[in-house]
Amino acid sequence: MEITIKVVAKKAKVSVATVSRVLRKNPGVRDSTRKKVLKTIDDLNYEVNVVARNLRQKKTNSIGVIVGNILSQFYSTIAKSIEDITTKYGYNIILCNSDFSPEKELLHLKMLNNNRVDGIILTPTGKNANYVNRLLKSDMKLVLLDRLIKGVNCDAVLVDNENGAYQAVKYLIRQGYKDISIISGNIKNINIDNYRLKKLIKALNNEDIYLNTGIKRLKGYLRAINENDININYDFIKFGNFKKESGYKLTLELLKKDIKPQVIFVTNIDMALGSLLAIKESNLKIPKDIGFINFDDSEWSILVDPPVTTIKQPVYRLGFTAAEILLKNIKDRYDNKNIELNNEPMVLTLSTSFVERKSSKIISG
Amino acid sequence: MEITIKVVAKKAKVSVATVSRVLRKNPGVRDSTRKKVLKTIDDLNYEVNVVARNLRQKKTNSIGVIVGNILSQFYSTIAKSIEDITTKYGYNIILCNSDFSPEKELLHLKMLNNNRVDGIILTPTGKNANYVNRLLKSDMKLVLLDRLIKGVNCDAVLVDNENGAYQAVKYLIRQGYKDISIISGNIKNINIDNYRLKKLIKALNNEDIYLNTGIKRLKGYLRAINENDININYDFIKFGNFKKESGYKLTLELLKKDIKPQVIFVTNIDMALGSLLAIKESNLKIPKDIGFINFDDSEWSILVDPPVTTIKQPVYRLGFTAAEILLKNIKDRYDNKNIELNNEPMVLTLSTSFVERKSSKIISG
DNA sequence: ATGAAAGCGCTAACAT
DNA sequence: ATGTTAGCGCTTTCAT
Repeated sequence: MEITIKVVAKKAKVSVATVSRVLRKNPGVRDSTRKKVLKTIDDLNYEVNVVARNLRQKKTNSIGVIVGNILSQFYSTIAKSIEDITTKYGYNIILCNSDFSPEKELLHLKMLNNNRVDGIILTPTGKNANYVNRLLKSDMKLVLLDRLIKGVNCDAVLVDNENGAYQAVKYLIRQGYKDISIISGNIKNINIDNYRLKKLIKALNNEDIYLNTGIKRLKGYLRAINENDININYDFIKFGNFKKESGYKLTLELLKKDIKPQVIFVTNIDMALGSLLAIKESNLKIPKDIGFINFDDSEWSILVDPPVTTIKQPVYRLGFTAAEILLKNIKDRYDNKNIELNNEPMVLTLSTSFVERKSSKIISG
Repeated sequence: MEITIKVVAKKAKVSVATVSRVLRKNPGVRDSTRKKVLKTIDDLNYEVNVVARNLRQKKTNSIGVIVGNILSQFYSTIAKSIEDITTKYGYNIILCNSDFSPEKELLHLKMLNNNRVDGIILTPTGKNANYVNRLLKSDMKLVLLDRLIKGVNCDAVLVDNENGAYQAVKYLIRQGYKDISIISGNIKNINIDNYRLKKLIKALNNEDIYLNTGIKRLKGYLRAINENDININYDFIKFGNFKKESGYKLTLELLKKDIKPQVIFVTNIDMALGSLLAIKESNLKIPKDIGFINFDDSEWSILVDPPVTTIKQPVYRLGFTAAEILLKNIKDRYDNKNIELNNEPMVLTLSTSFVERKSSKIISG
């Protein structure tokens, strides 16, 4: 049988209300009474039933976190940064993997809402605008991470993917590179011909802010190329699915061409792994035979021969900032601070940093 | 105002019980009624309050997972494997990082218990035997992962660390290596002199099963050494704290010695990273100048020059198996199956696999 | 400072 | 097949 507040009250010869006051460290309790109650609690090994408390208080002290896939360094760092700060404030996190599937994302969102979490941090697939809007209208606190959702007006914390890519490619051009290949990425594998590629590139300026991570990086690449009057070689623009295998496959394709690129810019870490493997298997030396640069710094980037130049994302700060905003929003709700005040959602964009190493130096001769 | 089952009932002109039946897909509802209720639910955007349901059903459909640190590949893989299977059965997971601190672990255990999770999967620090026993006595379902707790009788899923290390070292000896160094690990950094090291080694056979991961691997190392009548060189036995920096520092120490080891066996991936960096900075070539082998396979092990021989843990299966056992235990409780039956806890030990690559081949001449 | 009692939103036993 | 109602364990308002 469960030991409830009632059992404690009876044993301590006080009312349940008094026990409840002691539990919540409510001041209006005589010291001797408090001690008596605490002793009883200890004797009985009583532990409060938070489920009941949550129901009564209409607050669960828990927040939901939906990430793409916790297996990747990017998302596990985000999860950790969120946990670090929320734990400090007494919140626990319910962690979900969307596996980049809109259907799974929707199920998780519903589950979190049904569990009445106090807030949600979501790295969105981009496909559940309707449901997310419904959540927002019902006053669920929500912060988007890394990506926006078209048609959703909501606080968000992003990375400046376009500028990160732009700076990297500009650096390559300054190094003297001309034939610069990009392995861009999209969650769903794009198999695109040159005609459609040109059309895509033309459309890149519309609805800018809702472009996804991979396309943003492509846009930065193109901006640097165009600014320097280099002709776009459409054969050097590839699309992977952000996974290792696609980086491997696409790199082999690039290396098979008659006109090879001088340098490859891979737009995330997993594809970079595959790409480096392909280069290694092709017996090419970096940077002598081919240059290399990739998005996402990693612990092993420095271990590769030679160490790899990367564009480093502020991953920890990304999650941390999102959590801070969420906690503030939650607090404001309980303080009734948000009445008709903050109509405009806050969208923060954090900068990347460029980590120059030896994989991207042109070797003359 | 929250839309409750009561509001739905009134609008649909049925009782709350009927709505509840529809929600739970209870069969005893006429089809026309069900449709009417579902329509109302949809019209009102009603979503069940799981907090209330949990209170009533004394079941939360959530399980707690406490890992050391989600940032490491090992623990994030475990978290993912648990999520994969529990999601399938309708459970959500509350994820906690102990950061290897017994105090944090205890707080998280209490939080999970207070939230009345249906079960807990714990990678224990080993220090909270009393509280864990209290949980078990109160019929909390709990499965230990990767380590046991002294004084706790509980289902567990382990890795055969000793044999993994034993096989690796035996392999090295067969390769012709004699001066084999080990960088062992312990969560708290051990600074140990030779006298205490000898004492520790002598004590290794007592209370075998409660030895922690690092010590188990050391034990396997020693067994292989002893079986082959190689003299133990106590200077070749080092203790790190499983983190990159200690691997780096200890490797530099080893390489500074007059008599250097021929090969270094590093007992986890993070220390291996540091160790490889130290070797690289010392301008030594693997395996010509020094051999290398480490516990934990990684995606980048194959990318290093040369690819690194590793002892691979069945990480995904570790978490998966623990989750399966936990779910079965939870199910059995609701089926009242465990009445005086399974007194003996189930302790599974999964085998490692040896991945031979080029970092551990002695080069003659 | 303490107690009595209502009620959070739901399920399940029982009644019809 | 559907409805009525007690009660899960707690907090909180209102008395005292």
